[in-house]
Amino acid sequence: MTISRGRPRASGPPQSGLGTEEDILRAAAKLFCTVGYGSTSTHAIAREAGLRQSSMYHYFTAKHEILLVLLLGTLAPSIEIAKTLLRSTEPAAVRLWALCLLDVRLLASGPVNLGSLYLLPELGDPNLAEFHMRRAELRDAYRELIAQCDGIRESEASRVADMVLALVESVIMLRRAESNLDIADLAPRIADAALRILDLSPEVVHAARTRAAVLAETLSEPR
Amino acid sequence: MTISRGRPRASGPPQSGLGTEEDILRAAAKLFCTVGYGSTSTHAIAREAGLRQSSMYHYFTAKHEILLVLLLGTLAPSIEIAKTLLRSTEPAAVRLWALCLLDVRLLASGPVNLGSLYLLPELGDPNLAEFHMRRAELRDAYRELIAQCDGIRESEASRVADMVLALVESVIMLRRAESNLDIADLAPRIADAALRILDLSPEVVHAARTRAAVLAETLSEPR
DNA sequence: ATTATCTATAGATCTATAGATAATGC
DNA sequence: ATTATCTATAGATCTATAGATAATGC
Repeated sequence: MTISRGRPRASGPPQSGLGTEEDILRAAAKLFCTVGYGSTSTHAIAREAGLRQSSMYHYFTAKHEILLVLLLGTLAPSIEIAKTLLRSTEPAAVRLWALCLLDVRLLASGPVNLGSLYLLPELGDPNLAEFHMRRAELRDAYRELIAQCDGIRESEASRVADMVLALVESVIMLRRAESNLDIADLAPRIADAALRILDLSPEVVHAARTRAAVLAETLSEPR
Repeated sequence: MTISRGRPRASGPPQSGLGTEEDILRAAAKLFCTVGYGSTSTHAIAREAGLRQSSMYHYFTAKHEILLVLLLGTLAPSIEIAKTLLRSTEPAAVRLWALCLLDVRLLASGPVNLGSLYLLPELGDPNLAEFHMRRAELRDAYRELIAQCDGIRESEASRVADMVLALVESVIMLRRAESNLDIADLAPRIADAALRILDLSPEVVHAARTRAAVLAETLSEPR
């Protein structure tokens, strides 16, 4: 517990115990996801975080930097899992199933529906180029894994990857529609459906699921 | 060709030939979908539409009314198709397949990705309550059709409806990822996948597809 | 001295309204 | 007279910066 440095907040000491930067990020995440980026003022973020509007500029140089940090932070665990799975020696279908499952779980977890950030039209902002590069890495990992599956032509791997990603990310809209999802039930269903998009036989899908379930747990526990 | 009434535009006569209200709606649709609602100023809409900012208030009382009109207009054809299919006497699985196909096609059509409007966080605005009511009608039609399928328990129809809708609407994200979708290939795949979510056997799905394809064409041609 | 906050504010918007104006219609 | 536009602007933001202030650290 570091005791407070600097001038105290006008609104009394922060009670989150997470540090001001994290307070700001959480406040912004909530508002960007529920109200929108352009419709959220820096003033509103500050109010939600418990400090004054201008004080946020001690931590972020501009509003779009808050969004960028949130996007990169949301993407990072997915990319890490994807790269780990790319290095694994399990069959590709098994690894793909595990990746879908874990990504769906990530999108379903946490108190706010952070995946909503991926749906913001404001993502076209050139200031967010770094996010798009990292996101392309994730998409490439999916493509790579899909290309390694039996019966997939290299030429169609890209399009299939987009479909699989869209399916995985449909959990974002599901979570909006129904706040208390049964994710333990839903996640494997989506992973199954992803493999079916590749036109793998039910037997292969079933085998992949059985083996991937174990793999997924080893990957989700350590962290 | 009605000749222009009222004071001429400063920027010269409109060349769209669609009427000013339609010009405004198209400009707003494009900007809301690509830049976001809160990040699009009324000034930007007016510039895109070819008239002055304040002139838009001759047609719309407020910015949110433009969004509302766009949302209702985008939703209307889906609801109409859904209600028509609810009245049909075809087997439920066949009608559901046709509904998914036609909805995907609607979302994939038109020069702008209008479905993006459904993803705007600003949809929580209370001024858009009418949209949410209409949207609930569409969801109910899906639920109803799903409940009529064999082997579906009434209690799970709602959750399944949300999943099917999310799958259908994943075409919005696909279209963002890849602007030139092969929709003729994709739409039936999504409709298939929707039926598989209901855990219908491959045979039932196949039969539904065969019969629904005809049904879908009769519904999409007249209009 | 360093740090994290604050107050104050410049300057740039942004939405919506008021009222003038330039067409056509009668 | 009616209509669709315009110009002008009020009043409310909104973002980001400047500089003061109230803590702790040395």
